[in-house]
Amino acid sequence: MKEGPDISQIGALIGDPARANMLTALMGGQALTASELAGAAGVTLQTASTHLSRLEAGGLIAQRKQGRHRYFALADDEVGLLLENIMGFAANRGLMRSRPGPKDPALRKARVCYNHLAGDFGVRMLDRLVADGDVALDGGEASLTPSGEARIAAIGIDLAALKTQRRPVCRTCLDWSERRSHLAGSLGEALLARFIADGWAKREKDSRAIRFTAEGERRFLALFPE
Amino acid sequence: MKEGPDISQIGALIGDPARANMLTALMGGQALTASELAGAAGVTLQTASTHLSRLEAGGLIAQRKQGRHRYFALADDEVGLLLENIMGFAANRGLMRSRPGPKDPALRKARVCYNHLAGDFGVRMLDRLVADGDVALDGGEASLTPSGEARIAAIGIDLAALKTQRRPVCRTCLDWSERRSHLAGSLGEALLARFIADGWAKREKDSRAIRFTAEGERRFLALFPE
DNA sequence: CGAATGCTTCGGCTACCATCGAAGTATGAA
DNA sequence: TTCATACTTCGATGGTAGCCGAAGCATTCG
Repeated sequence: MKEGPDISQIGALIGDPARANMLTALMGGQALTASELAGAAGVTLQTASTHLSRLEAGGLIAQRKQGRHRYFALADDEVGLLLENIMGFAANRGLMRSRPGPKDPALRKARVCYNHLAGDFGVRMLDRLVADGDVALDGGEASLTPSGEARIAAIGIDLAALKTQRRPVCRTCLDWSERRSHLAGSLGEALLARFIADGWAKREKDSRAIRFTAEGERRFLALFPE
Repeated sequence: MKEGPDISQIGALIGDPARANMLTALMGGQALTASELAGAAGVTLQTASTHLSRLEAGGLIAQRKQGRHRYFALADDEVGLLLENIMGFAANRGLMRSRPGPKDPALRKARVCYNHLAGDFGVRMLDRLVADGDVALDGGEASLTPSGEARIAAIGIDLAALKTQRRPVCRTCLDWSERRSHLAGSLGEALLARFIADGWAKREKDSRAIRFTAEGERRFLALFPE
């Protein structure tokens, strides 16, 4: 009855703790196998398989067969943005899966948000780009200015390649720890990949945390000063 | 286990169709009684009462007793933003509560989003304000420039009063029909109230649609030309 | 080919929760 | 005070979905 979108199906998918844990694990950005996701959710393989079917039917995740493994990942950027958004809301209300532990500060400093950089570092990067007139924000959409294109090219990113994709190059994503936006989209993904490829930072295992090396942090802060 | 916010509780609250319908009804921005919400959800009064308790315990809605009535409303702006966000996601996936009917075009043109203007008109207003340099967007946050403050004052809104509140004056909210942002926050609320008080527009009963009078639409478009 | 690994499907169990009828509480009107 | 309205709480029911053991496919490896 009534008009408007139906939010209950999405809610039901996210509403189960096992599925929510799986989705949170996939926010790490890496494709995971059914076994790994079962472990992350704390359920057996059979149960996980059922959940994964439902998540896939609901369009939240996508699978890729590779040999005898089946890798699952979030279906697209939109799902990542949605989840980060709900996480922000939950974090504001103090709904945490555990008491803030030693890993929490690391998460707030720098973490991966599906496929791009989030946390203090992610927010700082976008702030700098906007302040320097390299990224223009317009009603929730973002775009690179000519000076921004030059800056990105100087970092060693092939913008032309990004533009050929159907995905938006620039997007903003609300950061749950900072309550401000950071850069998403294919450019956000490419930047994080660049930092990791250059050895500036590493993903921590079994966590969304990103650890910058001393040298990497120095360079990052030089590139995007406060 | 694990670190990070717990999204499953939010999802579970939204995941039930009856509760989702109630929340959607409350997106109309008006406080509703338990009976009205029961009707909107299509359940009996007792069932509705249980759902309302859970929504309140989860912090999504707040109640205000008034005589023998109990009025329920969304707890705060954040809830409205979250719901509109999820609606946008659901709409993109084609998850609608009914086949798009005659009301649908009206909803896309102008509707209330909890307490502010959304739809084509809402997006156009924010676009105009940003293009004219009256609203500055910065990493997901918005603020009025000096010229913007003058413009708003000219419309007849008491900015000083808005600033004394703890709520942010300017916010952006992702629009599900336009996939772009419109203006939320106390300013967004005040603007919509102004349009209605001036007789430019009316709320449609039992719908989120906003209907502009011919004269009101003329004036609105003059104030915020394409 | 067989054995092993990775995952899905089936069957049955259980627990939870949405639902409603009926009774209870609170506020307002007569 | 008595009745009516608005809502909540209690109790019982039924359906659904999460869960796991076991069996069934599929792929790879030796």
